[in-house]
Amino acid sequence: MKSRITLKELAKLLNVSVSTVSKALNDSPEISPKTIQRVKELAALHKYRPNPTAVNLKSSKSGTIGVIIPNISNSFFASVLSGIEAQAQKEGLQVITYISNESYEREKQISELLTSGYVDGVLIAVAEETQRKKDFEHIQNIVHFNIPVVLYDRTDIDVPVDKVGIDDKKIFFDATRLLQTSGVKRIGLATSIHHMGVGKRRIEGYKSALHSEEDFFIANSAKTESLREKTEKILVKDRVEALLCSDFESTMMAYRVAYENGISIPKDLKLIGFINKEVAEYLTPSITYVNQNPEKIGEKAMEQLLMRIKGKKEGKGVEEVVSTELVHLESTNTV
Amino acid sequence: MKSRITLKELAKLLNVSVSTVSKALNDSPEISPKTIQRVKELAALHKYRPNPTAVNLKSSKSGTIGVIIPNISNSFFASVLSGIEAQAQKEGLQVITYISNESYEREKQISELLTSGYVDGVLIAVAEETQRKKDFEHIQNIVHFNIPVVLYDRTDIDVPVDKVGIDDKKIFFDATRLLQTSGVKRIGLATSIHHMGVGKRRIEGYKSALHSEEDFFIANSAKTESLREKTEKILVKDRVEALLCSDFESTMMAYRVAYENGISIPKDLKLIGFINKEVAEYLTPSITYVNQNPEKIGEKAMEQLLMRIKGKKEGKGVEEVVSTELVHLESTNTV
DNA sequence: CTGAAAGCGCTTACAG
DNA sequence: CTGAAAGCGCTTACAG
Repeated sequence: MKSRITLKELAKLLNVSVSTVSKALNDSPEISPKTIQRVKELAALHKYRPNPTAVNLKSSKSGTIGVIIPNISNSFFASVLSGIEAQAQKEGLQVITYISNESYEREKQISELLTSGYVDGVLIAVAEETQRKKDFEHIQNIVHFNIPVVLYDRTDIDVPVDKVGIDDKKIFFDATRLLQTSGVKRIGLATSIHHMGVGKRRIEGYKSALHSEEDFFIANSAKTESLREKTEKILVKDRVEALLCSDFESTMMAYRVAYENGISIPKDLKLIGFINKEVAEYLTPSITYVNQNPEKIGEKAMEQLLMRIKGKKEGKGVEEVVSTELVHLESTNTV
Repeated sequence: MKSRITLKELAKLLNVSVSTVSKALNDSPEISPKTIQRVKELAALHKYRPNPTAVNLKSSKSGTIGVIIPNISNSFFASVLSGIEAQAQKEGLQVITYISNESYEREKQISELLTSGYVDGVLIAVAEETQRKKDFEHIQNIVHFNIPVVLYDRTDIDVPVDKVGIDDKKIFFDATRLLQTSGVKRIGLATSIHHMGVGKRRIEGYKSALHSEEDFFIANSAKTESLREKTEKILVKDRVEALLCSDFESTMMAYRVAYENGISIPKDLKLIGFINKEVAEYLTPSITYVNQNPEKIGEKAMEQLLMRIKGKKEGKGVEEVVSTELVHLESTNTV
């Protein structure tokens, strides 16, 4: 059982003062090259590492950033975290992960905690419940404590901070246009996130590409059984020829409901979904999907945060849009 | 822009000493009830929170645990993290997440970092590369620094610490027996993790349930294209009637290859996979899968770690086995 | 070039 | 019951 050697012990072994050791290790010009060398050699020998807690206390920094994730089982957020972690690692920052489970109360607790000085900055995708309540005071509160905040993915939130998201509206506008161009007439949309900002914007994109309300076919529900019924209705009764799905659940549901009702994809139904590559490619048929570049969203959010932490950027928040792409697979083969 | 009030400032406002404030806030019997009340009221008014860094420095604790995750895009690990986080939250501990991306070098770097005192304990699922190399010195090293370590999921590692995993061998033994009992003769296995401990044990379970080597049909490759070819071979050429898949990729691959070759599930082929509920249920047909209880693995691992951190358990490491269950869906309908 | 001192924000043994 | 002092492990302005 070893325990890390301290500056004090190092100083004693070298017969110099603690200040000298500290300065030597930090390559201070005040210290003679000889001493620097002696100190560094012994430090290396004993594998000296400064105690991060002590350094943090001195510097009033934590060397840590906090990430609030609504739901880690959503592979999108898992990938975002991956991007964040990779970027943090480059900067030598630690990432503390908090999972809100889409709960407003939990998110508030976490925010409260974060103001006591655990972290130098925070990345947040607000919980579903929070978006519904439209209560962002706890986030404002973090900002008041001078802790930089960047919102990722769920960005249409009325708080003046940096944001990193995707162009939800354009994606579904373009997708709808694409289908129209190839002659598809009856285009529907399925969603289980219609009450969320990103969900709303996707619906907007779809609607604005269509000509009139008569053309809208929407299956929307956050409840599995209700979503199933509504999806079945627009597939079987309304006989839509193409369906845009705005999230993982609605995509899988449409895929499944089509199968159960003997609707052949892509012959009878073109399908475009929001789903991760690893699943999309193996479905039968494989499903055309929107690649949201989640790692990139994480990286960009981290970059924004770093600029604020380092004070390289000041003034009001900006919103950054990460580019996305439609990956064409079998479910839109004839398009 | 506020900044947290300190003990010192509180003391000045109250005209008492810093020690008195500190003791009052910690309900010390040394302090008079009156003073305690006065102090607490002002503290509440100013929303005083002790600076965690200072507290940590004093106590030589970090109030933080580290989690090394090989690959967060694997929904299994995402769910484990969820279980860990929930448990940590109850204890008021922060969770620092590190992603090794299955890399030995990265895992070593992280381990090195962890010995400098960032965390009070570590949960590790070792990287694939590390398992291959069988080099666990960096993990031993963490233990030497008196930092408790618990290995989760990937547990057949020769390091004497606590471990939390599942009974991989039994799962596939039982699954094979189940198929045999219902009259299935030609049973195969597909895997992309045959070089990993958990993968090996699953293969062992399968083999030990069979009668002779002649009965083995194994498609094993970590490379997508090669796995596809091998899976195709045992499905089409060897005409296995049932297939056990030991991981997400091999499950999806088998599902897809069956489709491409007009093999009907479950009529011509029974399929049992390791895959998450969210995907399994929506496949067409839905796929019978092993529920590994990932959240539970995370919770248990965290519990083990806590016992060590709090010194409630001493002595050599024990291995805990989390129960699993086979969830029967359409892909084994007639079984 | 080296070292003593102060201080980051706390806690706690000790004195009064 | 209250407070001064020491100390956790560092860094840095200041003195010599």
